[in-house]
Amino acid sequence: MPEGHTIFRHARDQNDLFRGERVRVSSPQGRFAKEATLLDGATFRVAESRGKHLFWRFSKLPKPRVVHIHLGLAGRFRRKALSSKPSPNVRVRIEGEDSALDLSGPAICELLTYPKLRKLQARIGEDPLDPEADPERVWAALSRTRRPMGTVLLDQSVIGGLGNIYRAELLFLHRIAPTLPARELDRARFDALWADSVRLLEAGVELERIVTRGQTLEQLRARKRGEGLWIYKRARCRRCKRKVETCTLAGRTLYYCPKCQAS
DNA sequence: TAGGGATGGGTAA
DNA sequence: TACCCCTCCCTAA
Repeated sequence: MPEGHTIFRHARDQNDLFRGERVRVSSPQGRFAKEATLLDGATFRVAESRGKHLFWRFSKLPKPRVVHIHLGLAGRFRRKALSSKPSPNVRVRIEGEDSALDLSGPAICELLTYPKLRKLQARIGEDPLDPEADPERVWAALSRTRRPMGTVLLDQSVIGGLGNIYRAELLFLHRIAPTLPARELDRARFDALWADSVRLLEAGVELERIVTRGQTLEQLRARKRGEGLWIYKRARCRRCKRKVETCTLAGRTLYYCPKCQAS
């Protein structure tokens, strides 16, 4: 489930769980065992998200290091009771005073030095969930490329955090043809698109699922399961009832309505 | 019960 | 662009 809203939510929840606590860190699966030994017993300082990346900072480590996690497609966090036995494929278990958290199947779980962290963060684009995000940088990037909008929206070095569902839904909501060269998008449409990225990702954080049909949070919340999306994985367009088309852009299947998204 | 796709992305070519 | 990794979950048989 991991688009940016999921990662943001994990960071928030993990801060509630562990911030300021001394934690036990282990790697039942073994692939993070050496790193876990270094972290075990340290104080959990903060979890931060940026795009689809998650970072854990600790106090008083022998060497300054940050844990970098990327869930990829299969990665998952599960809250567990302290007394529970982790399943053998758990890459990292972290235990605080009251509860445990298990991470399984991440694409990335590593200890980074600060120079490497900075280098990585420089590659992550503006995150709509970050209050400091600068849409001017996104606008500038769009303005200088002919790459199609369907490609650019998934480019994590331009916007950090949008995944395949939000891509399809945002293009549909703003009636943007997936193949429209980014630099042909006018400023008013871009502003509306960015504002909606912020609004819908924020809603995703609160609702813990992606819902795009509705204006207010309450309208979005009221959508039943299976009713929350406009176009992603649908057979027919909810607006004009025509057959939904698919194409592959940025290596992933994009769903779109050729009639409603004509320009 | 086996197989394949998936809300991802790095790397090699 | 193709391939690979990681795990879960749904579908088809």
